This record gives sequence, C-alpha cells and structure tokens, in this order.
Amino acid sequence: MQIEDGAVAPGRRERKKRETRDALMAAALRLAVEKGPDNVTVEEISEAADVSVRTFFNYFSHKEHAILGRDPDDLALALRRVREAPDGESPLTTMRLIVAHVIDELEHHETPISQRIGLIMQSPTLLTQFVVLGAEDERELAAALAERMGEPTGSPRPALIVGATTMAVKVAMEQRKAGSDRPLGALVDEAFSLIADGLDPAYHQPDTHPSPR
Amino acid sequence: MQIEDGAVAPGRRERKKRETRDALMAAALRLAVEKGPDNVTVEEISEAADVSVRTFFNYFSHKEHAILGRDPDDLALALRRVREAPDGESPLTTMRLIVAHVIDELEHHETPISQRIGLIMQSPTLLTQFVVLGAEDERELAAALAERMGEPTGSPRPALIVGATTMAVKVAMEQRKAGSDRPLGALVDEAFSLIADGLDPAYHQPDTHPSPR
DNA sequence: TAATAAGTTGCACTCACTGCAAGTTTGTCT
DNA sequence: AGACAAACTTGCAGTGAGTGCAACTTATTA
Repeated sequence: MQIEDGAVAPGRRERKKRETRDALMAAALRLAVEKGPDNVTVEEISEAADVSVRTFFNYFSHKEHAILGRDPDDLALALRRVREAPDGESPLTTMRLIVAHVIDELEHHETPISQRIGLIMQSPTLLTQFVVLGAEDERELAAALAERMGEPTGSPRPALIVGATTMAVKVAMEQRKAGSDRPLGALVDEAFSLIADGLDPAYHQPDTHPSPR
Repeated sequence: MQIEDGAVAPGRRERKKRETRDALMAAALRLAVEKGPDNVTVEEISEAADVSVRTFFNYFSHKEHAILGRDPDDLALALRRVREAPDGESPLTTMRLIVAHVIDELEHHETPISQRIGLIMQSPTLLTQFVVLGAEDERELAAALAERMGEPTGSPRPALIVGATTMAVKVAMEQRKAGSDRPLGALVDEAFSLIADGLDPAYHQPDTHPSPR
C-alpha cells in the first residue's frame, strides 16, 4: 500500500520504532536534567519509557547516546548550507552562519537542544561522547567544505577551518562558563575575527631540528 | 634521614609506590599493544604487575589512565617552555617549538610514547580519554600563555592559540593517516603557517540576526 | 618498641553492556 | 483468511568496570 507521495508509507512497524526511540530519548533527557546525568541508570530510563533494558540497548549503544540524542538532521542541514552557500561567501563566513543558527536556537527557545548543551557541560562522560561524535561530523563537514573550495579532500585548509569553528565555539563557551556576561554570539564573533585575520602575525616558522633550546 | 641534596630522601615507601605504578603502566601498555587496547582486562594488567585488582584502582581511576600513562612531567615541561620563552618569540612560535619536541621524540626513538600514540589512533575509547585529559592541559597552557602575553587569564587569543595548536597536530595526523607521505613535521608546519596568517582573509563578520538566509 | 600513618587486599555490591534463545508482532504472499 | 518469514522485544546468564568498607600488612616516627 502506497501513499500518493513518492515515499513509501511508514507502516505501523516503523512508526512504533520511532515512538519508542523518541520515548527513550525524552525519558533519558528528562531524567538526566532532573537527577544529574551521572545519576541516571539505564534501568530507570527504560522503565520510564516502558520497555525492557535489553530493548534500550537495541536502540542505543551507550547510555550517553540516548541523552545526547543526536539528530542526524542537524548535520545534514549544516552540510546543505555548506554546499548551497552563495558564490561570493568565504568559507569561514559560511561556518559562522551555521554556528549562528545553532546559537540562535540555543538562546531563544528552551528547546531540548539547549537543555542538552547545559548537560554536556556538566558531565565529563557526556562531553567526551559529544566530542567523539562531533569528530565524525567534522570530517564530513571538512570534506564538503573542501569540495566547495575546490580543494582536494585531504587538504589541510578546509579541515583547519572546520576545526577552528568548533574551537571558536568551545572557547566562547568557556568564557561564558568563566563568568563573562557578553552574549555568546559576540564572543563567537570575536573568536572568528581573530581566527580569520591570523592568530599570530609575528609567527615565522622556527628551525625545528637543531638542539632543542 | 636526609640526603645532602635539598630534596627529602624518597624512602622505601615512595620508591615502592613508583615501582608498582611503573609496573602497572608497563604491563598495561605491553598488553594493550599485544592484544589490542580493547581486549585487555584490568585483571590481566594487575596480574601481570602482581598486585590485586583493587590496588590497580587505587592508582588509576580508569583502565585507560594506565595505558595512556600520562606523565605529569610532560605538561610541566611544556609549561616551563612557555614561561621561559625568550622575549622576542611570538606565542605561536613557542607552541610550534613545543610540538616539535614531542614530534621529535615520537619519530626518532621507539619510546613507549610512540607506541601509545599508535594505540590511541586504534581505540575510540582511548582517543576519548586522551582528548579529555588534553582539555585540562589546554586550560593550563592557555593560562600560562596568557600570562606571558600580558593578557588577562580568560582572554580568547591565548586560548585560541593553544586550541589551534592541538588542531594543527590533529589535522596533520589525520593527513598522515589518510596516506600522505610527507613527514609529520612538514604537515604541522603547513598548518601552523595557515593558522598564523589567517585561515580566511576574505572573512568578514556576517549579519547574524535577520531571517537566516 | 609502641603508636600511627600509609598502602594492600578481599569481599560484596551496582551498573553498563553483550550474546543467545525464546516469544510476540507486523508485513507479505497465496 | 491463513500461513510463513522477517523484524522487534524480552528475559536470562554472564563478563567486566568501578566503588565503599573493613581487615590486614608494612613503613615511618617518636
């Protein structure tokens, strides 16, 4: 049975799968917020979502995956933005705009996303998983950016630009955490400017081989 | 009982502690290399070092700590280099020299360090722990660098410079992993140059608020 | 030598996570 | 509708990480 759309009808099976997945993610997030991310057990999460523990692990390989609840769409959106960026736009500008969108979502709505960010800053374990997952995204973004810049895939500049972007965000967040009250966007802007213009104009490649000082 | 030196005599106790710590690290590294980092149990490591499992955890909070075997001296050395850098040396140059030293050690001697790096690239878990531990070091380095640059501790530029350094190394390592046969030092040099001069001269701060494109 | 501090160990426990072998639900084909 | 297969869920048993506690051993100090 098909729907007029080109897509296949989801069917009860697929729908239920989505539902339990969502239920698990929601429960995980809620409990993590309530009790602190490190005080939640998989059993509680499964209980709250009304499935067995074993089923939990059929959906997520780690407890953290459920809490982080990465939405594949986010990466997809970012990739599309990279590929569809207007011709004149410089690569770092593109990245800045992508970041802007995320920050926007983060600051204005009290969406689950912002809750997650808060959690991530709390738990080392979560941060860890977050970084690891992020690394994969970075690779894809770098590849897309390389293509758009007309450079070979392994080329360093695109990879550095993507890396610099996450670095800028990280540093900005740390500043916030350390007590700065300037808006996150402004801090990010400052970091981006520094990165764009060169972090150290006085740098010149040192002689790295003779007796190390 | 004192030795003529200013330092206190180590005493049997301290000595034994160092010994078992070293034995545990050595066993952990050896077994990780032999069997793959994810196929080693704490029990095996403790067995090989001839201590109880419980004792293992008195020394290391995670299995990974033992394998990574971070030497606090490494960070201390890097910090000293930052603080004692000659007056005219630009900050990024200082960082480049620190990296040079590590690379040197890595490429020439077949020290445990190089083995560890190899392992780290193999196991996601290890990589993760490595990154997390690195983050702490980054903070300290950034603080030291800020001081040397005469900037306030929370200032973004030093933090970005330190972040850029690890980013440069990461990107260079990925290039190697992806098949480049240029020496690691050359790849790192290229990354540093790009970072120093500015990753994107065409960047200019976009208007981040109105309707997102 | 006696008192004390530091280090080691075994034990019992919680929790994450996996493989396997049922059982149940859903989709499909006739 | 009925039968069959594929997909999903679940319980169970088991491994291994990591923690707290109390008893024990060894080094230090007075």
